[in-house]
Amino acid sequence: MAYNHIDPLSALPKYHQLYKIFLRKIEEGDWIAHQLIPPERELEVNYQVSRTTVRQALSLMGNQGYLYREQGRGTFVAPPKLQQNLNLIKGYSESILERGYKPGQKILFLGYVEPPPRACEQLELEKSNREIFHIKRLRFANNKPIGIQDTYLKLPGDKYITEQELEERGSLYALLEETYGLIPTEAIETLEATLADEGEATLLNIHVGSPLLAIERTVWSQHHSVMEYLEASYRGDMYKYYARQTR
Amino acid sequence: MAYNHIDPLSALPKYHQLYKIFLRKIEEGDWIAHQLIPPERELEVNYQVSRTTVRQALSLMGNQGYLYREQGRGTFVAPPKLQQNLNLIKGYSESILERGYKPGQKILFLGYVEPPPRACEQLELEKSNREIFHIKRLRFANNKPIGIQDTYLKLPGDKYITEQELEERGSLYALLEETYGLIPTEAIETLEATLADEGEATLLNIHVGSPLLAIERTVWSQHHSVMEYLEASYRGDMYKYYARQTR
DNA sequence: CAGTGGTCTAGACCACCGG
DNA sequence: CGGTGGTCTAGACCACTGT
Repeated sequence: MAYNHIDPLSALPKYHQLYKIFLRKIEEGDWIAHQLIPPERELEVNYQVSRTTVRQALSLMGNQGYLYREQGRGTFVAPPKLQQNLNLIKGYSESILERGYKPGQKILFLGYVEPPPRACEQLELEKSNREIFHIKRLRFANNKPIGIQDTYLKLPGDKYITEQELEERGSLYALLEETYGLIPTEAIETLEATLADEGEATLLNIHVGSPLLAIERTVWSQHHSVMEYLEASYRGDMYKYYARQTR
Repeated sequence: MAYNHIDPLSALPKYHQLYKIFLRKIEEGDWIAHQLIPPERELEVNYQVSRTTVRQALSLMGNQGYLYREQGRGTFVAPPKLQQNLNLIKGYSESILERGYKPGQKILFLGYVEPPPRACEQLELEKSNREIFHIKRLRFANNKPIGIQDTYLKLPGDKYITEQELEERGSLYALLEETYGLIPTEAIETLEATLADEGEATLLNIHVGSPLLAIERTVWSQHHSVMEYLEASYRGDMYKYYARQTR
């Protein structure tokens, strides 16, 4: 891979190679917070690409919060935040790994069911009696139960996911992408605070009435059709949710 | 303003005028969900701009979730979501208004205080004994108490906000922008589920042990320095949080 | 004033999709 | 194969910043 120069023959577009070079500069402390980076016209010459291409790479950096630009002054390195890649769709395993814990799961149910009304609505199902693939899982972090997930999937055809497949991968999204070519592309989540009922308390090994973070998520695939509806409840004392907002 | 053509003399950049024209097409139902819109090379001619400019406008639309593009096929209208402008920084008043309720507030405290450690940390305050401007407010929607907010502000100089100023505007962010030229540009929020203690229960008119959505927010200004640290607790049964994620 | 990022052009070639 | 979006170029002028 490109370390410090652009490979014109690479399959990766030049602006993307440049983006990775810039990322590296920041990661390795070559560029530090609030530092002025070289002007576009200098980068253009340094890397032997057009200014448009440089700007495309810089825009990518800017959108993701790594750089900020000031007209007439220059482009600067943004101070590091808690996490730079917030608001990217991630599955449970990935987000738990990112936080430095060991993800785990116990499958409680798996198979076709009659969808509950809320799932019908979000999955845009026509007939209310149509069946949908449902997985109920208990989720762990470092072997401690953290949350309960109920996911409803719109699988192409009337496909089936086996317990073994899911156990092997661990990650549902990885499985969906490899097996069906389904890529989660957009998601909308709503969050609420609730209290654990008896069933949830037992599963999560907490008292009835403990606080839970209830998350509802609808996911669209790369074809912009709904692919998943998820309801989850996480232990209030063990799960935090992060989001980034811009103007 | 531009209705259906580009004004080359406008102060607004062409790509932005085009963006607004496209938005309008969707809002007015001229372009509907999953519909194929004209190819870039046709728009280029229709609006008498270069393809680069058309693409700049289309990218804007795409980033905000209004359009999606498929190589070799075309550009399509994205189906409408719950809210299109999620993940934009908004103050309490604005977000409550968006949901169709009447925002309100009761100021409980206002003035300089010694910041708590968590606020010190987030606001990057050097000396722990330095004073910071603090506002504690009870927040309402349709005259019902919804949440409690504790905000800590890094005001330029040792400025002061009066109760009257805040009451008049209602919106803190509007006040900060008008008075000090401070524009919230980036924010990171963390969410947790907690239980109401006695103080919170009394203020919010709920029982001790009711679920609360606890939100912590750090806000950066257009100069990319921290301007605000906010801790808030909202009634779990009356407040929902929305977020959008992309790939 | 010189230097920066912001906007815009006209044109080129590529990768991918569908008929 | 023609048509689509994706990438890239070389160059131009503007708006804003600091000196």
